[in-house]
Amino acid sequence: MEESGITDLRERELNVAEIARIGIVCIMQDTVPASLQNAQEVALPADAKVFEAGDACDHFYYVLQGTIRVDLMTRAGKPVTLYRFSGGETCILTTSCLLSGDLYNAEAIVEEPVKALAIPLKRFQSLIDSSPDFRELVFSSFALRLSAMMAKIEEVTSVPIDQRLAMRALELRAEQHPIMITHEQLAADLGTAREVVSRKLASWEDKGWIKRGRGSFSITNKRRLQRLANEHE
Amino acid sequence: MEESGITDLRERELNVAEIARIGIVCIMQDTVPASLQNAQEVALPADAKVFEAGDACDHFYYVLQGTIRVDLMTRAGKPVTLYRFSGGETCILTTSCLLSGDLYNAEAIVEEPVKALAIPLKRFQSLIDSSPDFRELVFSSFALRLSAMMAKIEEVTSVPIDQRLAMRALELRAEQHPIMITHEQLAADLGTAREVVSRKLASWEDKGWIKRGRGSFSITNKRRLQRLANEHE
DNA sequence: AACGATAGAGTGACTTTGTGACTTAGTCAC
DNA sequence: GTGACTAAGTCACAAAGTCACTCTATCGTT
Repeated sequence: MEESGITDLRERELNVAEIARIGIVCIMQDTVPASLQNAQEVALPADAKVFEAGDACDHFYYVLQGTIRVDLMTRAGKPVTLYRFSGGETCILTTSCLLSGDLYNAEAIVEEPVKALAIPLKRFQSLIDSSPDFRELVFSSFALRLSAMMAKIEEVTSVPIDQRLAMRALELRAEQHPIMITHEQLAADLGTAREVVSRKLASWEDKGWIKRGRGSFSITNKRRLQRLANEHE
Repeated sequence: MEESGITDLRERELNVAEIARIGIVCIMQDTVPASLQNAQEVALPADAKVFEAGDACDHFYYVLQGTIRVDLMTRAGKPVTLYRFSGGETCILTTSCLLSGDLYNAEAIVEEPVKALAIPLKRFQSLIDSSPDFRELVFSSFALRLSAMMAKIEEVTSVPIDQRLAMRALELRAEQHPIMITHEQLAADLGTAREVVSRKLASWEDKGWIKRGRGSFSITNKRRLQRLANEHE
């Protein structure tokens, strides 16, 4: 579905850091925090790998537009999606690695083409020390993601998957319709098995709530899904 | 992942406490003329509630000794234990609330009697702005807990409960033996149901791996449990 | 000592999820 | 059109979770 240039990128395993080193465009955006002006702007196509487990972390990223998904590979060999971040957000795992000096232990994939500001480690450190604005940005991103993680733990351990699947489907519907996503990816999002997703979607189609396609589905009875998604409060 | 930290602390509890105290004093002296009396030392007995959902957050805590457990109430009405922290550590949820101004959304219970330093919000903010050491403390604590959360999500979504139960049992054994804990608490630790824990423990007793008591159990075949805990890598 | 009250645990029947081991059906690249 | 994928379906079975109890040590009272 994508052009050959993207394939080339993937084959060469370019990551944001490398791209930052190679081609640098410097753009001032007035919506961007003052502390980030003069940062290098980088662009990444859909499906590009931003980093993967084992990579060293040498740049901080502030996403201007697009979406990045962070997946953790489970010991069972299946990925779980930990979180996504997009315009105006930062990658908390990157922040964490920059601060601790650890290697990445998860991988990040571009879902929607990304423009981001890249800040080298050295500059990151000096910004942390010198700019209250920048600290505020980093800290608030930390706090936000942390509570999202807690919410995820709560969800995974206490909400039945059909309810979680309904919630996720409605989230996706808000972004695009019909919804373009595979059962596999939905399963990773929810931390469950593909078969489970397949079964639920099949039963929803039987009930006339959705219409399935290959790598996609569309919601035909939003009301019922919302009811399911909001069960018990 | 964090059991080694706990073990280390227990081995050299006094030293760490001492170091922590000196560290904090240094920070205070460097940055705040007013010095030590602003960081009040507080003591809390076992089972004390440090905070609960809905509380406002007005102090930062640095634990010198003891252990605190943070539980999140699920919408199903059962608590899940998010994490524990002890000597030399800080409560990341507190940090997060202090930074964002949000109310607590979880509760914290003292498990082993605690001594901690309490720093009021105002001072916390000025320390963040003025002390690189203090920032380092806060940030590294953030990074540590974040990766623990990620590990927890990975575990919950991909490791069978009997394996997780074995891991937890061995962790507990390193601290005390026989292990004093209810099935209920074990279930909260693992994010599962009490019945499930009861059944596993019953089957382990049948196999002669453990000996159960009321509110406690002891491991009689550590080797087998370790084998179970380490299955698949 | 006898009494509840209660916390902690046990049990059986049942449902929901997850696994393993396939098969089938679109799609793409030659 | 033929492989080679990738996405999805299926089925049987195992693991985990739920519901609705019951049982029983233990503690505080009278």
